[in-house]
Amino acid sequence: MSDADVELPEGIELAWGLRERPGKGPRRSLTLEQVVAAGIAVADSEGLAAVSMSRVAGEVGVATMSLYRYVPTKSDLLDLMLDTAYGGPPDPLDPDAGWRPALAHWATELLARIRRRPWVRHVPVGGPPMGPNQVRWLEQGLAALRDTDLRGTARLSTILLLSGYARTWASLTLDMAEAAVGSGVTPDEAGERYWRQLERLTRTGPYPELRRLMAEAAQDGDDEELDAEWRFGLDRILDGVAALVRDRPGG
Amino acid sequence: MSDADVELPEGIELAWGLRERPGKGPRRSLTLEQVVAAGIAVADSEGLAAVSMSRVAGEVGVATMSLYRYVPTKSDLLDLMLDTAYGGPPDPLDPDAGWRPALAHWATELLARIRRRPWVRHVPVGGPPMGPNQVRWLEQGLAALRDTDLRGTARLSTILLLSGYARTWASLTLDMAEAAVGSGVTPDEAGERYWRQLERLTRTGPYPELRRLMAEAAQDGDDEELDAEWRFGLDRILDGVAALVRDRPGG
DNA sequence: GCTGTACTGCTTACACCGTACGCAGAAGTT
DNA sequence: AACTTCTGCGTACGGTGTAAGCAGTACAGC
Repeated sequence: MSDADVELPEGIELAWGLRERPGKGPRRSLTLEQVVAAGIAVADSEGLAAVSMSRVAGEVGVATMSLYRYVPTKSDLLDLMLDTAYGGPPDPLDPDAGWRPALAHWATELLARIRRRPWVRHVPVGGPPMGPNQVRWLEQGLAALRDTDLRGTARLSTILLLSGYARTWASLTLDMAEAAVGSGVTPDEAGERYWRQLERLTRTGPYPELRRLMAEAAQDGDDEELDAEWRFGLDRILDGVAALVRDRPGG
Repeated sequence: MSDADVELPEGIELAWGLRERPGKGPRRSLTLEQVVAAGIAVADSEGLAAVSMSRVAGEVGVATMSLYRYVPTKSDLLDLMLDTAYGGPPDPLDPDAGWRPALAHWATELLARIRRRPWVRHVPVGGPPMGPNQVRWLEQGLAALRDTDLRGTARLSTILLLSGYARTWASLTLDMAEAAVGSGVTPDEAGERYWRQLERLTRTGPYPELRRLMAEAAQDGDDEELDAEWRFGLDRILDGVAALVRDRPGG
């Protein structure tokens, strides 16, 4: 075997379309894309917990076990759902605009994708990112730093930092909103409710910083304020990168 | 009901020890702490997937359903396990040393805690963080910024940014290491293996940045290099915060 | 003391899950 | 036509979380 034959997990090969069908037996009645789309449809309308093999099979009109002709395992199906739910990265901005708007665009679009399909944050991650769309996102993020003098590992760390922030931020805001729903409060009150609960818990005990923060945060908490906080963290990352790029001019 | 009675999820009240036992019936044979510790023991030795109600019950010597006298639901048990697995935040550094070492210490210790119990990254999050230890971590992180002139929401975003980075970084490195294990390769080769797989996938297709990066990353990949990459991202965040603090001197 | 009550741990039962296995039939190859 | 390989599917198995009910225990009030 040449060095070209690196062992790849079966699910990854499926995602990249590397499993060629010999076309010997009867024609398949479905495509992998249809199965994945059905899973996404269930998750979209009823949440990730509703995604069971039998539920997806029913959605697509086959028996439960037939799905295993397309997907080796449920976990692989979820991985595929995740990758196509993110979709490809957005069109890059005008490269002449510089790395900073490009990265901000990239990260903000990532946040938007998670918000559009909130269940993606609940998909258990099974290994380092290797899906085709995830790799395309990575490529696109690295490309935003093309004209800087950052070393390769530095670029990678930056992208990782940004994606981690987007996922963390999306999780927190979505968790807060969903925790508020089901208690009969409007989504606007989601944050406020969380702060009130925290205030109740920290009433006794040494939490001076938290209590000061809560007094401040009580009055504001609408969507605009939330968005401003997101942008704050984003700008801190980009400021940090900017400081480094300035420190090593003319690579 | 006064405003003191904010509805709190039962699991949260349990975590904070707010459920007082009337002491009417027979003595309980267990404590909540024992149940949680048993769950952690199972997760430590056999992974989070091995944590089932019957398994934990067996570990502690009671019947499965007896656990439900201590915990309303498995999800609550996992939340409790998570909170005690993180443990309390580390002792703060000398406050005179400034906010930057304090935050670096805080984030690095958080990373170490996740590494010590790798299963914590697989616990499905159920709502915004409200466990006692998580709140203490938050308080400690905010305290590191006490002597800066940052606004409250800015401090919160900074802490969120740091914790998100620590969790993302821990997940990636642990995922890579675990993906390599089971294929008979040493942990040192974990990163290298990942890059080789990525190289195989991106061989055909427009991935110029990734291919450049992989050529660079192929030769280095030991633990020291990994740690340097972690510190890079951390320093970028802190640089960004520093830029902001400098921009608003003497609040 | 006695009685009522609230709590204990436990057993049973249920619905559902992911998936290993084997089978009949369909579509290619020889 | 014979063989091979793949298809979709039915059955079955071991496991899951947990709702409901049950006998026994410890305390409260009388």
